[in-house]
This record gives sequence, C-alpha cells and structure tokens, in this order.
Amino acid sequence: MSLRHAILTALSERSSSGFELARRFDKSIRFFWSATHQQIYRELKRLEGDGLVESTLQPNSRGNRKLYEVLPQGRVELAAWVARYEPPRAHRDALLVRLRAAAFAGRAGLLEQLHAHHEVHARQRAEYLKIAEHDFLDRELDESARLQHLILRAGVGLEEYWIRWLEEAIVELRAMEESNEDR
Amino acid sequence: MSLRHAILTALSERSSSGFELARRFDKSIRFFWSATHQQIYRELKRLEGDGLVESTLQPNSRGNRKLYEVLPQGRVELAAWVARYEPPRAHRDALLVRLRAAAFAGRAGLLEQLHAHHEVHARQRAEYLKIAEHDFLDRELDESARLQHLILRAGVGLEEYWIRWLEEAIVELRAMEESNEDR
DNA sequence: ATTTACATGTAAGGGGTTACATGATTTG
DNA sequence: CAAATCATGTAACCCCTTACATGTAAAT
Repeated sequence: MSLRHAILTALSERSSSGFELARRFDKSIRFFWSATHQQIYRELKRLEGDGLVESTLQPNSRGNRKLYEVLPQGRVELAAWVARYEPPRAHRDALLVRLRAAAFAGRAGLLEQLHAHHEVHARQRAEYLKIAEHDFLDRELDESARLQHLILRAGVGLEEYWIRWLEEAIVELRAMEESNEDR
Repeated sequence: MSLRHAILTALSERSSSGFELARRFDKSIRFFWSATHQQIYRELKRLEGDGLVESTLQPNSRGNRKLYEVLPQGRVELAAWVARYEPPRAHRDALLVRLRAAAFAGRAGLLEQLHAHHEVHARQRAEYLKIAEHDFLDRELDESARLQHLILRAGVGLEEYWIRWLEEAIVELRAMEESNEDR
C-alpha cells in the first residue's frame, strides 16, 4: 500500500492535480517509488472515496484540472503508516537471473547487457548528483531538507554500488570469453 | 516474465517437483528472484501448457509428487530470453517513502525501523558469507560456479551497502532527535 | 496414533504495466 | 489551424500476496 502513502506525502508537500503529481513522481519521487499516471489517477480516486483527500475542479484550467488536497484524516493515516514497521522487500533482479541461466543458456549478449546497465546507472548517478549540487550544497538545511538529502544519498550510493559491481562483472565475463577463445 | 525463466533455470540445474522448487527458491534463488509456492505451481502449469516443461507423476512418493523437466523448447526459450535486453527495474523502497513522509507525519518509530532493517541486512549478509565460505572457498571454480559466485558477491555487496547507509541514517536521525530535545 | 514434513492446489484481492481513448488549451 | 502540451480517464492483462483447503508418507 505504499503508493497510497507516497501520494499522500507528495500531496502534503504540495497540493496538485493528478497530472502534476505524475510529473513530480517522474522527476523526484520515482527515485524510491515509481508510478505511472494510470496508477496515480486510480489511487487518487480511491483516496477520495476513503475520505483521505479532497478534490476541487479548477475552473479556467485546461482539461478540467482537479486539485487534490490532503484532508485531516489523510494526515492521520499517513502518520500511522510511517510509524508502522514493514520488513524490507526482497530484491528482484532479472539480470542476475540471466547470469545464473547463462550456465545453461549461454552468455550470448550478456556482456552488452552489463554495459547497458552500467550506462543506465551512471546516468542515474549523474542525475542525482546534479540535484544534490543544486538543492543541498552550501545551504543551511532544515529537517525536511536533511531527510531528503539522506534519501538522495541512498540513491547515489546505490547507483555507485551497482556501477562498481557491473565493472567487476564485466571483467569477469571478459575473462570467460577469452579463456573460451583459447580452446 | 522473469519468474518463468527463473524456474526454467532452476529446473535446468536440477529437475524437481514444485515443492522442491519452492524450497530451492527459498534457499538460494530468492536472493535475486523470490517466489511463493503458489506462484511456482501456477507458473509450472503454464510452462507445461506452453510445452516448455514436462511433468511425470512419481509413484510411491508422498502426496502425488510430480517431477518437472525442461523440454528442448524450454531450453530454446531460456536462451532467447537470456539474450534479450531488459532495462533495470525501478527501485521501490517503502522505508525511503517513510523518511520523506516524516517531514509531515513525524519521526515516531522511524529510528526503531532503521535498526530493524539494519538487523535484517546484517543477517542476510551473514547468510551470504556462510554460503560463500562453504561453496566458493579454496575450490577450482568452473564457469557455472564463477557466475554463481559473481551473483553472490552482488548480494553481499548490496547488503553491505544498505548496512552502511542505515548506519549513516541512524546517526542523522539521532542528531535530529537530540537537537529537538534541546529546545 | 499423532505429529511433522512433504506435496499440491483454489480463491480473492491488490498492485503494476501497456494500450487505447478523449478532450482542452496554449503555442507557433 | 495545426501541433504540442496539459489533463483525465477506461480496459485488459499479468504478477504478487495472503488466506484457505486438502491429502500423503515418514517419524516418534
């Protein structure tokens, strides 16, 4: 049920339309909880049905824009959820499945995939660092900003971890290819 | 569709019953692709329906044991999937959502959660290291074992990464609590 | 004989992805 | 006026989780 609470959090930061929420998810919340616009619209309706948020149609806006705001009940629910313990999710990684399958299915194309993932993570890392520079450098940070910075550091570190591991994996796979050529 | 291919991989390593597969997922495959026994049984039926695996009822076994084996078509499908590129999945992390929500919902209970996650990751790390010691130490490693070792190192590193970040987060949250007490 | 471990399944509900559909306003 | 952008939505499908249900064989 985290999508619901990610939305409540985002709406607490700023009341928005579904469309705007989707954009904000894409821009920053996606780093720890991604969602498509369809998911967001569906959940907003449920949240309104459950009395946790309220929508008001904005006149003179394009496309019948609806502004969503968190209601007191929504704040109660969010606080209760934050305090509720949830164990970390299992990590699911198709690339690691592919590596394990390679023993039977061959390594064709795998090295390219490792490189592609490396590039994705490097790009993501660069994006995080840009945000870090822009939002958190040389500023007096209030508590909210310190929490956001902590989250961002989790993202940067995670990307850096995968970059390092992928480089190790690339070396290892290259070595395998070479020892195959020798035969 | 990675569950399907994780199962094909596991069955390539050793033909098994659904029950045994579920245990093996729980013991080692879970590290990069987890699945419950219900998921596994359902997917095995689909795989059989699609002609990728074949089951034979084992007589004199408890509970009508069925042995599943990969068919040639299954091997073709697995090889095709391994070579197919898939971008890395978005990371979803409820704890990070909670941290971000804390700015509005309060930090009650969060420090305890950070400690609990720390313990989970430390335990997982210990489990991985035990496997590493048992399976990969002082042995001549063939290609399959080298791939598995690489996967295991991904797991160890990931746990270590989270342990480090959680320690940083705990320090940061403690500092916040203390500066609140001062007022 | 009872408990434990083995073994397979159904059902319900929620979450996530992709495709499709529609319409309004601003910009060029 | 055409295209791009803003804005909301339906439908279908698959995957995952949880709860429930049933039965067999080995061990104590």
